Amino acid sequence: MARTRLTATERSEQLLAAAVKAFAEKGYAGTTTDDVARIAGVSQPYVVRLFGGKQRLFIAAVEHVTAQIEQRFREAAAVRPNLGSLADAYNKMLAERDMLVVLLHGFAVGPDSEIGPVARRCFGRIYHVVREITGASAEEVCQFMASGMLLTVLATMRVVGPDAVPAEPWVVELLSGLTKPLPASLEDLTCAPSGTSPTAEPHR
Amino acid sequence: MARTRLTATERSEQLLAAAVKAFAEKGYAGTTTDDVARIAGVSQPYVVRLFGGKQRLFIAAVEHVTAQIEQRFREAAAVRPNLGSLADAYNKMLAERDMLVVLLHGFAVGPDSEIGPVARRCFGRIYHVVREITGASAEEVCQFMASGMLLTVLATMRVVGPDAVPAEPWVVELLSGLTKPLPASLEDLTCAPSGTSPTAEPHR
DNA sequence: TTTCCTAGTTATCAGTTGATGACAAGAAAG
DNA sequence: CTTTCTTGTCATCAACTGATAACTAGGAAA
Repeated sequence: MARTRLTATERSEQLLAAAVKAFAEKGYAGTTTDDVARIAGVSQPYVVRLFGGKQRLFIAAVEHVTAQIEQRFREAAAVRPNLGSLADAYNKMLAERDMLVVLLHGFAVGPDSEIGPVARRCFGRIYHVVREITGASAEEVCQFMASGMLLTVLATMRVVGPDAVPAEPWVVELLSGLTKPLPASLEDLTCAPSGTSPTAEPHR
Repeated sequence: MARTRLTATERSEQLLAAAVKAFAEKGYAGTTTDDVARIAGVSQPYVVRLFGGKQRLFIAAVEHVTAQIEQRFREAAAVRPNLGSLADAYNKMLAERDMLVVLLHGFAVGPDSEIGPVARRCFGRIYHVVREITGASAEEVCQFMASGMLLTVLATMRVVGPDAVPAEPWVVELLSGLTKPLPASLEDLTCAPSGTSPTAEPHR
C-alpha cells in the first residue's frame, strides 16, 4: 500500500504536474483538489496542506507554466533569436497543450482578488521575453501574441492539438490564413507526442 | 413584496441578461445559479426551472451573445462592408465587455460533453459571418480574429475595457503594436458607456 | 532499539450549490 | 365570485468540496 516516500519538494513538483493536467482539463473553479490528488496518487488533504489551499495551488501552477514557457522561448532563441524560432517552440507547446491551456485559464479567472494580479504579471512577463529576445518590432510581436492567443483558445476548445475533434471546414480555412510567424500546419497542431500517465487508485 | 409579474418569455430574456453579466464575471463553473437569480431579482429555483438547469442556462447565454455579436457585425457591414467597419463594431463590444467575455468563457469550458460542441459551433458561426460579410482574404480574416481574440483575453483579464486596472507599460506597448483592422486606442478600450444595474434584495 | 522528525493518511465537518416538489398569489376567463 | 392557468416562492435535500485535526508510519540518527 505504502508508496515510496518522497521529499516534500519532490512531491510538490509532482503535484504541480498533476495540477497542470487537472486545471488544463477543467479550469480553476471546475477542478477539485481531489482531482489533482487522484492524478498524483496522494490523498486530497495532503494536496491542500502542501500548497496551503486550492487558490495557492492554482497560482503555483500558473506561475510554473509561465516559467516553463519562458524557458522554452529562451532555449529556442539560443539557437536562432528571431520570431520564427519562437514560433516553432510555440507550436511544440501547442502540441502538448496543457501548459498553454492552464495559462489561458489563469487569464480567464479574471479579477479574482488573488489570482488576477498573478495572471496579469505572467502575461506581461511572456510579452516582455518575446519582445526582448527577438529584436522584433512592436507590430510583429503583437501579431505573434495575437496569433498565439487565437491558437491557444482553439487548443482550449479542442479544435487543434492532441485529441482534437474532427476538423470542420472553417477550422481548415481559418488556419490557412495564419501568416508569417506561425504558419503551423494542421497536422502539426493535431498530433502530439504522448506522455505517461501516473494514474492511481481512488482515495477519498 | 410582489414584483410586477412578467410573462415567462420576458422573464427569460431578463434572466439571460443577468446570466451574461454573472458568467462574464466568474465563468461557468465559478458562477452559481443563485448569482444569476440575485442579479435578476428572482428566486434561485425559478432560474433553474425556467432554463432546465445551470448548463442549459449557460448554453443559452453563450448562444445569445453569439447572436448578438453576429447582429452587431451585420449592422456594421450594412454601413460599410469591410473589416474596418467590423473592427469599429468590435471595439464597441469590447468597451461593453460582457458579451465577448462570456463567449470566451464558453470557449474555455472546453471539451465538456454538452457545452463543447456549442462553443465550437459559435466560433465557427462568427468566423463565417466575418468571412462572408467582408470579402476579405483568409489572411486578413485570420488576423482580425487573432487580434480580436487577444483583445478579448485582455478584456477578460481586466487589462482593457471598463473598470480596467491601471495600464502597465507592457499593455501600452502591446496595444501600440496593433495593426490595420483593429487600431483601437487605449482610451477607447478603457472607458465605456455605463448601463443600469437592476440590483435586488437577497433571496436564498 | 529507541528516538524523533517528516511524509502521508483517515476521519470528519461545515459551507455551498444545483435541483425538486409542494404551495402561494396574480390575472384572466366563465 | 369562482375557476383555472401561469408566474413565482419557500422549504428542503443530497451531493460535493475545501479544509482541519488527529493519527500512522518510514527512516535516519543516537
